[in-house]
Amino acid sequence: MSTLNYLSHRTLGQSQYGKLAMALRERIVQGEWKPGEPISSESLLAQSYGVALGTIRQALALLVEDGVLQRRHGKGTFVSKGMSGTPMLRFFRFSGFDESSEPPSSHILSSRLRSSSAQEISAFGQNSHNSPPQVIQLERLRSIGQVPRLLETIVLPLPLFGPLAEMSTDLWDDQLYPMYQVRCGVSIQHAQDSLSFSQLNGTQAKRLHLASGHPCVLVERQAFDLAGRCVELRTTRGDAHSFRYTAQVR
Amino acid sequence: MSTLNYLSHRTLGQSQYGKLAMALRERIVQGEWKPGEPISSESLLAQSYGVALGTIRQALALLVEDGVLQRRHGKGTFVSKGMSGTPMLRFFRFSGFDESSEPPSSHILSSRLRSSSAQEISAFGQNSHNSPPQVIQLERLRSIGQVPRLLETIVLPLPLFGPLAEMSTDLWDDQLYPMYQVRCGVSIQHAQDSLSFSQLNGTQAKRLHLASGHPCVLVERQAFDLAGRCVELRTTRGDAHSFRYTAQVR
DNA sequence: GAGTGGTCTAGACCACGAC
DNA sequence: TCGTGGTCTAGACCACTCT
Repeated sequence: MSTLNYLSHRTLGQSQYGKLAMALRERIVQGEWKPGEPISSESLLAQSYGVALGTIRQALALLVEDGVLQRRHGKGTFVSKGMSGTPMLRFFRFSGFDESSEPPSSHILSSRLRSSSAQEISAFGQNSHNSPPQVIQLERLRSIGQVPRLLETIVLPLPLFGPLAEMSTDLWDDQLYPMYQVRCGVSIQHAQDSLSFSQLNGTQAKRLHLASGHPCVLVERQAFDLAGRCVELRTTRGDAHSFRYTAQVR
Repeated sequence: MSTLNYLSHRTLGQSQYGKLAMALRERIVQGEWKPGEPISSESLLAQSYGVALGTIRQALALLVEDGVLQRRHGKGTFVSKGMSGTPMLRFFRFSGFDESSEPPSSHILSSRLRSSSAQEISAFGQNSHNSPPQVIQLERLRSIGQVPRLLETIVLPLPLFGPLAEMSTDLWDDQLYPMYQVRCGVSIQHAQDSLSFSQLNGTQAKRLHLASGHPCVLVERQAFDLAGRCVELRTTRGDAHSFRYTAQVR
């Protein structure tokens, strides 16, 4: 499975290129090279670390596989800008929407601050030594061509997302992940989505213009930044009849 | 995502290692090395093709990424045995079942021969020059601890699966893919599953001991052999409330 | 033309597995 | 001990991108 190597979490202290990959990853996480920027060239890196070109290339290959780096022939090796677009829609097929059509619009229904639940403290790795850790909780509705399609609950840890707590929700962008990057310096690198089946309660149904009890698909997402920290919890609900997902099995 | 390179379908005539990978893949498809067997060693291959070791290694890496080969340090490089186990269950979480418990049992409810639909002819690439191409269609129920859980419709093309057409369904194994290999020489290498939401009709509901109209998840699978041919179409239905699937997003 | 990553070579030595 | 794949070296030349 090309499933993932999270280098920092694995026993890659074995080989030289594994150690190099960890070292380079650390330099990226520390912000020495920012998302979208090129890192040093292979030859420079090889020289500065005192190893052969092929060894550096193996290290870079690991980071490319992890999605941290992207290589462009003739240009350089770049730090990935992270997830963008509207990846949540990959789970649904709504009539009147395809890849080429206008992107969905989004509307923040509510926003508030509250104390973290135990589960959130655990997921976010918040330290509760001093004061009880806080989170921002949002309700968000995403529409395609004026029709409400997805209802989301989003939880963001403080103080990391402090800049957003003070912003009027009218000013929030339609796309959250690029906004996280710009406002908070948080680059979402990957996510884990857990899908299950449920039914809409009365409030949820009203938001989506469906009947109470209508079948829905529930997507529970954990999103992670460059350093591998979980920095967003999100639950998304959409009409089960619009659900369509394709998976490659091997 | 490490999404897939199907070498034979891509423009890999460019590099030497791409061509080598195609050549090796062809030798495997032709049966020179069978699933589970080791291929020649790297050094032998490099020698016989007159290239450097590193070049052969790049070619092998492509085939490993495609799931055709598996490398074992100190032992050799082996032709993959293909998919096995019970991959369909990865979409469901049934109470009383986990990875370590007993595998599900299966029961063939019916089996018949019929002419291919236009869609099946297209999927299987059957040639209808001479006689109308035939398929085997099965209904199959999979149970966990005496409780029926999954209802499947399976379509297999003739003449490829001819040996199965003449077997009593009592003799069919619980695991189909290993049986395809043994009886028909067909090695299932990968599959594409398309998931959607539906509701059980009366007949289906009765089989699964659920109410008519009960929500279900529908899995439509196309399974492919070593040569990349589609050789099985399968639709699986299971209780939507037991549906649970986790996907990595990048 | 200069700089980047991509391909390829011809070696060396290491780590694992089987005998 | 031997054969396997895994790591690493120190080069060469090619292909792409920008100026």
